[in-house]
Amino acid sequence: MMKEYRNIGFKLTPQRLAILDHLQGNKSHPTADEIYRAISKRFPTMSFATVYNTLEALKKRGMILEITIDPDKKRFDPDTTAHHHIICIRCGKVGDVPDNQSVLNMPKIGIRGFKITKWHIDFHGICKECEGSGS
Amino acid sequence: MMKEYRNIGFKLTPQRLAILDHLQGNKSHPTADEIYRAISKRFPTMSFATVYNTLEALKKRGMILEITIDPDKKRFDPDTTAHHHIICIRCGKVGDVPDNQSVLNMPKIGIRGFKITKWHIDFHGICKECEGSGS
DNA sequence: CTGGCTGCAAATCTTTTGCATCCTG
DNA sequence: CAGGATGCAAAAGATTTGCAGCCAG
Repeated sequence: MMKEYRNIGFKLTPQRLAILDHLQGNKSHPTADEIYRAISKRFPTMSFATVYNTLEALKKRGMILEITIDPDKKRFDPDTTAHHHIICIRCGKVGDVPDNQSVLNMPKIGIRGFKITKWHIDFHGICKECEGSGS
Repeated sequence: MMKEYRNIGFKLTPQRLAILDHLQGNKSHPTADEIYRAISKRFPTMSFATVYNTLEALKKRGMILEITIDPDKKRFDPDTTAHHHIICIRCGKVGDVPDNQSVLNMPKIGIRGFKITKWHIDFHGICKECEGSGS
């Protein structure tokens, strides 16, 4: 597994290991700032630049996805399998939506002269917690 | 038409008319900065604050949509009918994708405990111009 | 060893805000 | 007239960058 990274020209430093460890299985769709804060607790010398650099390096290599459902900041997802997202319009929490039933029967080519490479669905809704707690 | 706006508590100032005029039928999915720059040519006293305030007021009243396909900045769309978007992964241009065939047969309730209110598809691809001009 | 990575701080870019003044309805 | 809107400039956030020193491979 660490070999995987090395084979794609990704140097494994202690900082990067901490970031990878934090992202591993993380379903919270964290922002760069959330990742930085979570890690700096145990790793006080971590810097923003390293978090951003690492996220960018991972994104470039397809190891993580940058998701655009939140208009206010970039969020990252270590789950690179086909799936979509849902955001609560009250609290902003982001959840996963499986791509089962492969909802779309989209032509892979030809929409408005674009050659389509992929797509992603943003669902908007109200989560259980917010629904239960009134407006 | 101007009456429509007044009836929903939206005061029509010269600045707002210029913004509305610029957005009318605009298919470029402009950012706040693009709108500001386009208008300040002929309206030198226009300020960013007014552009942002107006976009926020229009969004709140459902007259325009804020689209999240571009991770770097907010883009706005005066077309509020059901449709989706496609962004060119090379040049960043954003196009419309009709919602015909109502591609999704999604349940309106029940995904991951969320009550779904709406959805939007981000398509990613390569536009005609970029495809033609090599890498 | 060496090129890529880190940490710091400053810079940049986008968006928001405070406030005195203005003007639409 | 009154309350909402404007313009300016400063503030606030998020993200990027320059660079000297460090360290994984």
